[in-house]
Amino acid sequence: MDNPNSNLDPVSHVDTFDELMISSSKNSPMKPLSMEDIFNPHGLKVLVVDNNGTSLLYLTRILTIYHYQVTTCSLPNEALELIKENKFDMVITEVHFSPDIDGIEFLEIIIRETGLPVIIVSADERIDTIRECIVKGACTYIPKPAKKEVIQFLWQHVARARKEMLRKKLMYPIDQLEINEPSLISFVEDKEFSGSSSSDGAPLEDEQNKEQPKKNRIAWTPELHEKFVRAVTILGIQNAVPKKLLELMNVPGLRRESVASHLQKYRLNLRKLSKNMPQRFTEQSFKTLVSSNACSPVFEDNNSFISTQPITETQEHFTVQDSINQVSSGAYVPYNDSFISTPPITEMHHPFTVQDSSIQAGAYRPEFEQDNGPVIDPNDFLITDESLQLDPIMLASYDPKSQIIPFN
DNA sequence: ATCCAAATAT
DNA sequence: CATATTTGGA
Repeated sequence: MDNPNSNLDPVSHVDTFDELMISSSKNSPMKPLSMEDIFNPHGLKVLVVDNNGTSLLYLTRILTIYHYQVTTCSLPNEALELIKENKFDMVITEVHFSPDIDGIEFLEIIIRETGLPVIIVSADERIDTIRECIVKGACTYIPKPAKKEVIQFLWQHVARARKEMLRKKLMYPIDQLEINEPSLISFVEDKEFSGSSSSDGAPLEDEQNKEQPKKNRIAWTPELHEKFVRAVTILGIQNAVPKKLLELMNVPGLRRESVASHLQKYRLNLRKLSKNMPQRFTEQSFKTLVSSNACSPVFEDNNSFISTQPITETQEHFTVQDSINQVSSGAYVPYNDSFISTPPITEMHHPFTVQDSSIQAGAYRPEFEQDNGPVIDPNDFLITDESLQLDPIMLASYDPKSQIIPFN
């Protein structure tokens, strides 16, 4: 159960995420929630807004099948209230409401105030409407009736949004992290003044008591590890080497060897977690991938390693088409020894004309198009049959932020 | 004995 | 710097 927290503030939204993500109840040594807790699509909270009762019912029914947790609402104003009072993960909405309410404005408000992923499901298939919604920041635009195969994978928009949020967070200057590393500090002190120094100033205060009367080993506390992860994020895992990491982390007394050791362990974990995934990007592996439903970024242990892990419902009969849909919705796909996360791209097999579906493809337009007066040519985002060949590199190229997690 | 994080050796 | 091996604590 979540509580009401003024959610209309983008900043507090991030804070909320922080809270979930990194624990840090400074006083109580609480364990960070696992990514699994956070990313489990089962129970993902979706707000569905539509004037049309039938649509509402239809969407609810399908969403429920896939274990989304649905809240419905028929008017934007009510919706805004609901959003204020609850924490949703995603909003699905029409753009047209009875007479006088402007759905586009509604969309803008949600995006601006909450940053939540918004999916438009509408009977309006006019290209201008679609373009406007996408430009205003909707994740995607789905014509009615939305097929269940499309709805099934909508959670990936949430996953992506969260991943981006995490990434942003990790990009903050490392020094901003105010953390106490009792173990480390006392270790350093010990080393420098191995004598009976304790009497002097700086009584080393606080809780070195906890679990520290051990050896001269540094402890990779969650805080220290976060610093480490931030450094890795900034450098990019590819270029993350002990020396640079050490520099970036800027932790007094931390030794390069320690960082190296930790890096080794970190990579080991990444690798281990990748093991389950198929190595090659074949049709068959795709079936396996999809049927094992391995698609979501997951934090493993308390140490917050990013990986992928099965999350959706297992289905018995998967077709190649299903696989394509999966990727189309933005999946974490294997590529040689790495994984590449693809941004969600919209379903391409719905009843749109060829031209219109290019707009659909544009649903995942690059971020930088967003702000300035958008001059977006739908053709820029055309997805051809050729591009449907599911070439991972091609897919990744759609997302400037796509990240490659090295397998080794 | 077993497992794992961290240190140390190559 | 990466990787393999050892150490030492639960």
